[in-house]
Amino acid sequence: MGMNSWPTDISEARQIQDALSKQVKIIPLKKMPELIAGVDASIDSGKVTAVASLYEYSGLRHIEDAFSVKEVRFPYIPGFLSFREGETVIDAIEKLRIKPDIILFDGQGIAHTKGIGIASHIGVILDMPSIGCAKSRLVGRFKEPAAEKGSWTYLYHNDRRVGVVLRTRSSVKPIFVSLGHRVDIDSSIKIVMKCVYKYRIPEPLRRADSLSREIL
DNA sequence: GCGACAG
DNA sequence: ATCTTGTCGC
Repeated sequence: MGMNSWPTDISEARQIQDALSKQVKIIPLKKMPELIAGVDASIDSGKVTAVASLYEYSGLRHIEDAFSVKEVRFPYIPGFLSFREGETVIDAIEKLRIKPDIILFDGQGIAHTKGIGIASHIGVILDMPSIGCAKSRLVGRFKEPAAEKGSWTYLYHNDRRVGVVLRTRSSVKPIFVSLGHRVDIDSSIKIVMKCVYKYRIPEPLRRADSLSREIL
């Protein structure tokens, strides 16, 4: 799995990003998902705790949760987040008894310096459709979206549309939705909005986030 | 050299 | 990410 693909230093991490970035595929999502998972991680005293929460897409019904705890092996460096949480996040996803059709990540997809943020990185490794949902910007240019819920503007980076800045709640700071792997922008917007109940962050990610701290 | 900088 | 109470606004 991730034996030769988990680096200890930055130069090694860069090589992995260069290799994996070529494998990211931005193509139309084949079918709307029936099952969707949100994954997030928390850090505490040298440990990474990752949680994967599975939901039924239509109706947003919770189905199951899985988690994993591992030693921190990499520091947090902007642009290299996946090397800090990736290993644990993958383990949590693989512990789900039922496999999701698509995964939501707390971070960027291709809206990344090297075009391979955590959503794209893990999407490629697992070869599964994925979407990045970050609370703030890493790279890219954009116009502020209108104040109404559902409004969005494109996020551009290197003359490419890498995602959108999406207002999930009226008059509340927008989130940065970016293409992960095997998805397109229209599907990403539709899927993320469908997962929003009454808060800014999509439910699968909110649950994974709160559970990951609870497990600490 | 300076500022920016997912979690 | 994490440290942390009350408080302003819809």
